Amino acid sequence: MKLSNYFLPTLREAPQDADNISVKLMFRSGMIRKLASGIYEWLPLGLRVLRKVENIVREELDAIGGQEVWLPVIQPKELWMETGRWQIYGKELLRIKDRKDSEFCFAPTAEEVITNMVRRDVSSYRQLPIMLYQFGLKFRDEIRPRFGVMRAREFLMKDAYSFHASEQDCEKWYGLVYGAYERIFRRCGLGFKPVEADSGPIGGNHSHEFMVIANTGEAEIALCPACGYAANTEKAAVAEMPERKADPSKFHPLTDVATPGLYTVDEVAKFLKVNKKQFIKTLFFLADGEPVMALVRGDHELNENKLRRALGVTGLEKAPQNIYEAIAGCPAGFAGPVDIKNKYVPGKDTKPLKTVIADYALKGVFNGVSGACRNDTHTTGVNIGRDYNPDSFADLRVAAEGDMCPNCRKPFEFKRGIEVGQTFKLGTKYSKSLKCEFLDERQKSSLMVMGCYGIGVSRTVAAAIEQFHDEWGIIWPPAIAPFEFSLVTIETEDTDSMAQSLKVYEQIHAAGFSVLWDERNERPGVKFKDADLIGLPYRIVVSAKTLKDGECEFKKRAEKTAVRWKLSELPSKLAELK
RNA sequence: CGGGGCGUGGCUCAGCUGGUAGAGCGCUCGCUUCGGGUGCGAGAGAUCGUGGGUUCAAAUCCCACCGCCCCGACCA
Repeated sequence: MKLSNYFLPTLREAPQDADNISVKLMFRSGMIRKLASGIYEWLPLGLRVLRKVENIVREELDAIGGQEVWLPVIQPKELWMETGRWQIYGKELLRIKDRKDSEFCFAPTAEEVITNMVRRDVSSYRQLPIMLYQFGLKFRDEIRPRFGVMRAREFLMKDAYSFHASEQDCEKWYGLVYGAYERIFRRCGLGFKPVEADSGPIGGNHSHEFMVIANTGEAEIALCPACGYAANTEKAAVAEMPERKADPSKFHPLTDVATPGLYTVDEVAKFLKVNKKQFIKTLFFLADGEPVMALVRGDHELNENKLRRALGVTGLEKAPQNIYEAIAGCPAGFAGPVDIKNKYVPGKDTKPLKTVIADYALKGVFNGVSGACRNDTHTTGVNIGRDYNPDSFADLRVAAEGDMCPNCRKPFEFKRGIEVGQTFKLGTKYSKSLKCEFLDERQKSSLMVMGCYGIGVSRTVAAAIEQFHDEWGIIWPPAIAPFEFSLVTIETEDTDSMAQSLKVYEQIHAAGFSVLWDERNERPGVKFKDADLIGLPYRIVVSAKTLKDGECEFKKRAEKTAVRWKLSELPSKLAELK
């Protein structure tokens, strides 16, 4: 490809609203442009990368027996009503009406459509297992899109769905996909880590996320250096702390202290000069509509997924202010566990407290501080057993610095990652609501067991840049680079230079590489800056300086210095690179 | 949805206490230069987000709306 007529509008400066490194570089290198919040145009250079990633994904999924399909992006309401997700999905689901006022949504994912397709045309165990996948545009009306294509509203996702006659078969297939995913990201040249994940609202019971390790990642990962356990901190189980013995002789009496206007643990801790670890953080939730009280240590963060699991409920939301008032008789910042069950004052739309559940760590908090259930007041000298007794204990907190691996009790290490893929075992969640059944060899009808597997293709592109760049621009891993070679001709007015460059251009092609030839009539500095910005893995410079010795210059983007290559040896040098 | 900020050529931004628009980059043309965003000159390009109000006069002040961004809540 010749650059002089290639649609590649590079920018010296990034747009002001570009909020992280990869977006800035994608804008500057002319890969993308923004049309609206969270909605991007992909220019030729960007699209080439997207296609490279897509092809790697396609090859690896085909290799394990996946079959590519193409599913509608506009999907009818009726299907989504069948699974109940028309309601559950909330505002993230973009809904539209056609001219007849029929309702549709823009696909955020495709379980409904694919399961519908399979239930219609697959009816025998002989047709199973089967895995169908597609590369499809997805739209999720994110509350706050950010980080460019990393968290866009419209994005390209590969979604795959497998259907099985048994749980065991699904399990086996899950392993195949897991292996394919490892090969995909390895081939893309990315540093990544598969971690245990929470399955979230998609449902199911087992899930992994594939994380590209990068400091700017949105997800936090807990890693055990000893046994290799790795999990999203949203999911990571933590070992129960060694229990400290209670010594009632050292218990202080309950004492109320005035803490006017101080709502947060941070504020009160600072005010009372007490370590946050001594605090009992009190939170109310509505679990399937009933109020529950959850307690975590002041320096810990409550993990709603863990709480949901511990309570065995499906619906969980933060309780509104009136629940705090009814149960604790005070605003949210001043609620506490002491004598809580006797404080209920029935009000409109409120129910009494159903249960009190506490994180394990509270077993070790003595002479603690909590809200006093009175406005502008906290209580000190709060002791478990004497002053309050949770109905149950569970692992409720987000894994944090100091927490230990549940397997080997070694402290976790923490890293950040960008989630580029996720695998789920769905079980029969969707086959049940959509009645996707098959007949076994004894004519018995059963629900298919499903797995589903996603890769954020556009996000993977951004993640690669996030991981591989320097102060000058992108440094593409060769496998996903938009072109492999950058060919720069210095003296474009000179016929000999151009003739030699054309020859080099053709030889690079002949060796099986793609090449972007910068033959613009620009100053060398401009071309080098653009070449560094675009970040193609290999660069050849043809100039009068080296041409007189029958040589050109070769440099890898990631390396500092260039070497000289005899033009006569070019074909063999190129062959060595392959 | 709460809090904050911003909308001025393609990009980055200036324009104070009102007098109907500027710079740099980019683009076009000419000369110059030619191994790390040359230098000089000449141009093209903006109903100052939209609507309303105040005023003799609004990019500037006021109101509403729209859009965008940041922090938080939310999140395959």
